[in-house]
Amino acid sequence: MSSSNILAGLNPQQLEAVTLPHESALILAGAGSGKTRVLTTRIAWLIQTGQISPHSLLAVTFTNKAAREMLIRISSMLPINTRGMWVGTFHGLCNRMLRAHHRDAGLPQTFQILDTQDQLALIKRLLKSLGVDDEKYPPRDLQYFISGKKEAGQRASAVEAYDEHSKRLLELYAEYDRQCNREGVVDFAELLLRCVELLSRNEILRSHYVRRFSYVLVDEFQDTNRLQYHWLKLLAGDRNAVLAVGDDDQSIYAFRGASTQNMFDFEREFARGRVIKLEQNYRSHGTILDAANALISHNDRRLGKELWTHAGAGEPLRVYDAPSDADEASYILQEVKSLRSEGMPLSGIALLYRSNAQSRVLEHALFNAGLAYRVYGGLRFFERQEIKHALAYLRLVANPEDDGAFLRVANLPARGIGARSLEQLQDIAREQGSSLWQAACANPPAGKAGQGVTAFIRLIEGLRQDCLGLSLPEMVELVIDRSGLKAYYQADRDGQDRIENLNELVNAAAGFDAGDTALIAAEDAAAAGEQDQNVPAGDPQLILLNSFLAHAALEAGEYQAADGAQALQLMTVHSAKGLEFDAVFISGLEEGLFPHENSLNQADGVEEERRLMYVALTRARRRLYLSHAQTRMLHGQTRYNIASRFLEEIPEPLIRRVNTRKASSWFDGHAGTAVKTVTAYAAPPPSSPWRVGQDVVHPKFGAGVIVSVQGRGLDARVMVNFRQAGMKELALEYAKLTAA
DNA sequence: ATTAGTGGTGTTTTT
DNA sequence: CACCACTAAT
Repeated sequence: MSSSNILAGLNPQQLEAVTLPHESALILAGAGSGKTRVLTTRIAWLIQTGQISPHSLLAVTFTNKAAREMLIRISSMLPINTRGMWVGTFHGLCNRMLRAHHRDAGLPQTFQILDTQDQLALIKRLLKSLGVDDEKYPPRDLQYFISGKKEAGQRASAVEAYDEHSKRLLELYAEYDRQCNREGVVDFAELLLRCVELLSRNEILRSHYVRRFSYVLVDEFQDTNRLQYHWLKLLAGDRNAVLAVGDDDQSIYAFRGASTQNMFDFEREFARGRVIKLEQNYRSHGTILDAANALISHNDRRLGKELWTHAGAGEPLRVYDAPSDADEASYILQEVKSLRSEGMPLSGIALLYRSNAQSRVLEHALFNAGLAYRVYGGLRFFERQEIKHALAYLRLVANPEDDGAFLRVANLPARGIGARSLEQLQDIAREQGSSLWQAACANPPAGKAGQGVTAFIRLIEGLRQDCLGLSLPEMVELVIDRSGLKAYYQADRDGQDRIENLNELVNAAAGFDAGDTALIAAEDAAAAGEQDQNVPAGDPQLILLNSFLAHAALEAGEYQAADGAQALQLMTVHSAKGLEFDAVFISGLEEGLFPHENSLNQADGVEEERRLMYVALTRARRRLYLSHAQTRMLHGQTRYNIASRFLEEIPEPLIRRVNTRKASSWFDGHAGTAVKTVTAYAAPPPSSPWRVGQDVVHPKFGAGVIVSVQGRGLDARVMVNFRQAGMKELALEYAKLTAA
């Protein structure tokens, strides 16, 4: 195997980046310029030429998908085992470091990770127990505040407060951290902050890692926040070569603390002028790039970069001006069908939108047409309530001090532990400064509730005992079974899906490639010179369980059931970053939606939205559709939007307006659809399809007959006499009424 | 203690 | 419409 193999086909700039000497540099990599290829080839080249061993590099990405992709590509180029390599997301790698050095980091070995939901729940609980007025201090705001401070690297004690309000916020922040410590849980930002503090404080550890990672590579550098930048600096020390790859024009996470300032700082502090621009695009036709370049040129404060391609100009962008969101959807549907009949695979077509709520109309149209589609984002596997419940039991097995888990399942299924007794327990716990678990063990409430609590404690202790010696999937199965969760959902009329998901969780556990996480953790610790038996003789099983729980928190998404082979791809623009498709539809290009209204009063908000649009445009290889609707149903009411400014920022010659199609009916033959479509229109339809005496069917109430109709258009109501359920008054706008 | 039903409220993007 | 918090009824 010769190195020319790997390097073949790289353009001069890519080659330069791949074969850089041992020094830091910034790679400004435009969309579709072979960024990932450069990154992985560089790693392969460094290893193949014997400059480093696979273990002495650190590669950080932003998403799990990107990390996985990188490992796959590396192992396809080199015959090496990627096991144990430090390639992963910021959060994943920090988690790994904290597991290896949990003692130095001041964390229990079994510390659990709170996802955003869990964090919010904890905050609500905290505010309640402190008697804080949550009108004045909305939990969401506090959550945002805490995360923001942590991502800026600041503890509550390190921040100065000048007014009463922020003083109180800081107190609550401090109280929140105390509670997390008591429970042995960390939120996302805490993973980073803890790790940064650990490395800052512990010089021995820091120099170990600095010596180990002589090369550090960072993907999607424009998405890093200050804390992540700080972490990188600590690991870079003053001798390591850091290669940062990013594109300031694709920075779309400023709302979460990401700052392109990091790119400027990096250039000054690390790269010192060594900047390589990758501007040749291998993805899209010329017209698409022209449009993207023109659009993004409306932004100030760019590092400067322009995409070009050897590929031909290709087709113009198609712009469709729809009367309504439903019509927009049906136009898209029609075009998708025609693309498919031309032989384009469905999986190569993407429907993009700004916010998740917009997928509904599209899904509706696709579903009725019987077209296979797959929605990314939205409700993720590990975020489903039944999965959360099962995980809560598992968390209690791993760490009974986890109050969040305790509260979630203490009375699910019902054990006679009501809100009342839980409150009492919380009071006791607060007085004693203990966990709910301890409070419950020490003072089980009297009476019937006491029996429930005792039963719950016995259940968890029993599970703990019996999990020893079981494999991970066996543990999961045992917990689901014995906790009563399974029976609970079996008894539920429509709990069938939930049971299936629980079974899927067992499969996930079986397929969880923990294989060797326990071993790796031990190796990490040993390599860093942890002499004491930090990884205790005790329970490799517990460690395994912990890795699985961490995996569930850190990789909640991307674990959707069956990647459907031939399906249309629906997703937000955010989740489309990094992907490419033959044809892309960008829908909902309306003021207020895209750019989003909330962005308008934020500093640089519109610029971020424009970058988002830039990302969307550059996903397309060959064909690009842009559409907007004059009226749209949003949050239950009709809105009238004008076309997005972004449409005007694309030069007219690159566009073809395609509003020529026949005025197709809104009634797609489906009565249920008709109601929805009609209400989406500004003007009420000529006559309502509903009349007195008509036989109808309701999904919940069954068959019935309309006895009266009130009002018309948007807020029409009908009185229906159902055979089973009797008389009901229904709002046509929402009720899924079907003509019988 | 538990559940069903009501009404108010809010909704960008996600590791 | 979906989610929450609260209330009334069992």
